[in-house]
Amino acid sequence: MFFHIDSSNGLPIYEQVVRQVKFAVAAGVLKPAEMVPSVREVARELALNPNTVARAYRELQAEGVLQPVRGTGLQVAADAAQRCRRQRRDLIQQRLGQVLREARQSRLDGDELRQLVEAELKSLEREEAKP
Amino acid sequence: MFFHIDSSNGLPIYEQVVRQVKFAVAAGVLKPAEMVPSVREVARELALNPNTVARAYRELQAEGVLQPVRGTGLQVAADAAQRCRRQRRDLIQQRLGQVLREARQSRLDGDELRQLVEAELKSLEREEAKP
Amino acid sequence: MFFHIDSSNGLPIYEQVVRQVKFAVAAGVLKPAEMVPSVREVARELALNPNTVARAYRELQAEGVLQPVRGTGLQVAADAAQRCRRQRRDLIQQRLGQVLREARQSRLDGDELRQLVEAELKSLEREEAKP
Amino acid sequence: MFFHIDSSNGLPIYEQVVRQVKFAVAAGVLKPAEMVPSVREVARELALNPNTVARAYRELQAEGVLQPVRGTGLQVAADAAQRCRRQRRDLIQQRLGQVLREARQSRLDGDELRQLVEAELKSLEREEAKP
DNA sequence: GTGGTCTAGACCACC
DNA sequence: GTGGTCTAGACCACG
Repeated sequence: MFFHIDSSNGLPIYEQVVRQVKFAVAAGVLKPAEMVPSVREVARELALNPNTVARAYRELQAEGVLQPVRGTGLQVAADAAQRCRRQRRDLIQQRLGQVLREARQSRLDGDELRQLVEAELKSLEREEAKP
Repeated sequence: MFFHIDSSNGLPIYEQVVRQVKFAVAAGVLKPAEMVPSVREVARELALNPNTVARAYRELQAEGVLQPVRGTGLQVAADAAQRCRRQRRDLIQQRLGQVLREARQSRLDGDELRQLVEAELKSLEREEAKP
Repeated sequence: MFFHIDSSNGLPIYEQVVRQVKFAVAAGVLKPAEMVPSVREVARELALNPNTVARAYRELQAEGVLQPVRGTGLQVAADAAQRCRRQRRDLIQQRLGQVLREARQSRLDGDELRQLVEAELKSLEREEAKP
Repeated sequence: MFFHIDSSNGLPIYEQVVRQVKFAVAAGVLKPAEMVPSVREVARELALNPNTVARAYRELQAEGVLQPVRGTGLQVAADAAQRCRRQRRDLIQQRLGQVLREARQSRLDGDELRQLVEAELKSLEREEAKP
């Protein structure tokens, strides 16, 4: 299974499931037309309430990432990959904008911000390099 | 008055008040030893329930930003300014880290991220220039 | 249930709840990862307003003694026991210091104080022995 | 003047005034039949609201420590000294009892408590020795 | 006038 | 079911 839940990092659990499915689709781990594991299976595997998983799948259907196959389950939609990639990018851009806006309000100037960003990127790259 | 409530952007009202007080202190708009407007005054001005404002003020006391003057009101603590500035900076750094981490997970590489940051900063600077 | 409220010995009710939870944790009656009784349950049992109990629980969260499990309730934090024991001890030491300081100001000398302490301890031990 | 106010150590200001008068009487700094400084004078000297000082004096009259002299002011009552000494001692005994009781509830045994008391007394004596 | 506590009851998101 | 937020209104101690 490609999910893992960080029970209480503040994000609702169903939202974590939604994001991880989208991420798996965007990254090609879940391919178009592939069947997604059943609500019960996911719930058992992650020790979640089935309602919670069902809600996540419901949202993914509403957004067109998953689509029902009668009597069988849910499959990844044909155009889901590009949709998810675009969503992901927009989300990041929007959140980045928010953070930077707040930062400006607190009197950090552009260069200080660039330095902070550089420092964080470097530290992330180090994290990814070894572990 | 230096507050304004954006009811509702998702953030609880009391939390918006907390942040705006901290910001005002960090920016020097509220100086140490200065009295903060009374619970009732803020409540009237912003059309809030006094309890909501009181809760915000209570949290600010718990964090040592405000301190009571018996029978008189609440005062900005002597060391509040530096405390608020540091908090603000830590908050931004942490949130920036989160966003960048998510961005990396979605396969954006460092250079794309730098470009995004640049674009956002430019757009913010334009916003601040004229409006 | 392990709470009881002494309405009213001057201490706010929410504070009494806070202390009793901390005490139960320090004494091992409430163990890490155990769920604490729900706000509504405590409120019903003690005939309090749920808001009052909620406030107590909120403070306990802020201090890291309790942590939320989404949609399920509140749980004793992993490191809460040691934290509560240390707090308790510090509190007692501080209050003891206060009383002794006042006693000195009122011209009681060290030996008189020792006698007083002995007398009180003996009387407490008698209380604990039988009833 | 023999008072000093520790504005916001938590104790109400009027109560601090009451205690300091009682202490001065118990210690013989204020002698029976001596006139006490007027409300206005104390208020000016300590930068307090006259209402606050008046309230303190009212309580001291109610307890028989001060008594009015028509058209002149307030004087220390004849039997005030012994009364204040006894009160002071009872107060300390009662508070000591409280602290020790709480300490026992938190599982500290008698010997640990005696050690704590010793340590605090030693530290107080050191404080008094030099400064 | 100030803040602090408490009650009552409504509505929300989450599981 | 859970906790969280908010409103409304009462009462208290303090200055």
